[in-house]
Amino acid sequence: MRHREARAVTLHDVAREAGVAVSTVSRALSNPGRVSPRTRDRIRAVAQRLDYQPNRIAQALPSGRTQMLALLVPDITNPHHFGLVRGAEAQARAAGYTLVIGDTQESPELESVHAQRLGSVVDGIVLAASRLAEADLHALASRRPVVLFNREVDGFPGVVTDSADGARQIVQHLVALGHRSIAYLAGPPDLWTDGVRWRALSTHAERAGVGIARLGPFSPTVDHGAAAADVGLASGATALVAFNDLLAIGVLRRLERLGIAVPGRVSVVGFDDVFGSDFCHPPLTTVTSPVDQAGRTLIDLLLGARADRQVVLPTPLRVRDSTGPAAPAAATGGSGGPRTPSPRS
Amino acid sequence: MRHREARAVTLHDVAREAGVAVSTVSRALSNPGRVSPRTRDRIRAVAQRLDYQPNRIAQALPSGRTQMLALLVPDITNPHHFGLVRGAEAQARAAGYTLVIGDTQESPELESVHAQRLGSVVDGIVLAASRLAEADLHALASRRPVVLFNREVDGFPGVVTDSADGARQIVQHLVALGHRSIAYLAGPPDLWTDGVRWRALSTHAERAGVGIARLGPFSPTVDHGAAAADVGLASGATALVAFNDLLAIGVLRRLERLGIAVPGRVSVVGFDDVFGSDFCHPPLTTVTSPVDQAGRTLIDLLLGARADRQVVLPTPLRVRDSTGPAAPAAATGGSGGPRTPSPRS
DNA sequence: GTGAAAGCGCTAACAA
DNA sequence: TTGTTAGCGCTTTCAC
Repeated sequence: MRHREARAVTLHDVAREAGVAVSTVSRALSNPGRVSPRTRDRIRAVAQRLDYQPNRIAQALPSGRTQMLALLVPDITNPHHFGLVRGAEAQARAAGYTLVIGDTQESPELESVHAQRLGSVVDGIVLAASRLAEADLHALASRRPVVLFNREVDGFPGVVTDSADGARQIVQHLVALGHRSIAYLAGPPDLWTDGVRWRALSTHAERAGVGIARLGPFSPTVDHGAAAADVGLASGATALVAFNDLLAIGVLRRLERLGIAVPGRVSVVGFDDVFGSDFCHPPLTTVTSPVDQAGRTLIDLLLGARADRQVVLPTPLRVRDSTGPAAPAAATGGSGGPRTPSPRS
Repeated sequence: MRHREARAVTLHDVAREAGVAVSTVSRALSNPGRVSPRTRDRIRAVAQRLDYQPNRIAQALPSGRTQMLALLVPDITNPHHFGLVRGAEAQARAAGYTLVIGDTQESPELESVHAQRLGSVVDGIVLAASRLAEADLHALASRRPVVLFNREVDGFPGVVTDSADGARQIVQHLVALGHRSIAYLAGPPDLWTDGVRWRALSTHAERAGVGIARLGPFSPTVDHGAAAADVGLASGATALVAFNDLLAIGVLRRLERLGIAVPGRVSVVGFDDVFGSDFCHPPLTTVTSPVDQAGRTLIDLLLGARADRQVVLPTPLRVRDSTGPAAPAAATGGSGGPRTPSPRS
């Protein structure tokens, strides 16, 4: 990096200019009260005049504290994480910390590398939807405080959105609309949330006596919604529950292109209530996710500003136009009438 | 932050364990070749066994280099920045740097604070759509390399998307469809891109002999699209060009709610081609923006990996369904026939 | 090829 | 109240 850098003004420069010792300058700036008002003011004036900026790296060395916190997300382009980032950033700043955001590209290896590197730089780490093995998690936590978002691991503080209850609400909603056969378009199986959603969905479906199948897994992106839609359709289910909104939106796009009426012929539900789920076509019924609050709470947890260690956030179902009464008869497969789709994958 | 931290393994620990001096360990680990193969291997084995992790803060103090780069965006929840973040992150990592992302909340003050704080921590800064005064920019740049995205300032390297050409394409497209009266729904006036877009739009409109008005300014978010739509409609224009896609999507939503046909009654155009602009209703005609590439190029510029210093990225217009032939007569205002809207703001 | 020692800029004992 | 000094963990001369 070619760049002529002005030599930074240091404490020494200020001390020399003010005719005092460096330690006095240090105190005057960061520990006032332990220095006489006169010298304090004089020093501050000099610092101001010289445009002194403390070197945060040097400050961090003795204390071991950088006043920086890290937030690692699997995919920064997933709108689901916006609120998380924003909430965490706000709370971190309020507490005097700078938030560092990292993208792990849905890869456990990258997550590990990132966390390792950041481990010696930040004062604490938030892992969102972590894919790290428990052993790695513990290793990390032995160096720095670690909190988890949407992953439950014994001994780790964290916050989760109540996916299981969201799943319950979905089933209840669909059953009320007369659906007798549901397909779950699964997400990545190594995601904790995928397991929780599927288990809750199947439990409640069985309890209600309606058929449910797990299809996929699919990458949780809009692009992979087409494949998911086709498989879902072929299953004969009258309601498609996608792992997340991105996938659901992709499904909706495919169905629209195919000329399949939603919710006339098939209902579609997502998880997360992301940006776009209210203006896609038709607007998506989905489980909301208070990510902003999650972000703030995670930082509080990290900073030890809360008494509790495990926070579960409520996730009310938001009913929009992508769900409706079950079609009287499933047209697919020509079998005339709803049937339980055969499990796949 | 309560947390029992395992005392980190240091170079000294490794040195003692291996029976050599710290300087030798340092060399063996970061400057091999300057140490005999035998001791090198032995030292590495010890380091591995002890799970030694270099303290990056301590590494950074003597060198002044942290191997971290910062990217400051005005609003991390604006999908326009996703690609930017992703491209920059990838390129930074490829070059051995860690990218730190900061959200300035569309505030020059916050941008300044953030940049100041990060200034002593990172090796370089990317400012996206910066609102900083030129003096502040120069002050910052005297400490660390600074590159700009979508803001042109003399003496600063950077990349801009070709908004002016995008505007030209929009006007050409609308004129070809028979529109004679266009309204620009302006964004924040302190944004460099807002000025560029408006100037190019008005220049080309005048050149083509069609009326154009600047309305607003509006906050560039979906939520503010309703107000923009109402004002745009009242102006009598047959085509609404929004400052960006977020605003355009908000306009679309409002028009749909109002039962106003798009593009039957009014055409709508945006800038950026963000996530969602292809599945909103109707899909939005917009000026694309190669943000991924921009992100990568910005990092290259920052690291001095390119010969040029000013990069202009092409922005082809993507025509979707939100634009169509001008309505034969504007129904608003009952004046019967298109007219030039009166300028506002 | 390896070790000793001097700093990087700051904080925090400890003295005065 | 203020100054002196010893580190924080690492890199980098400079000797040997």
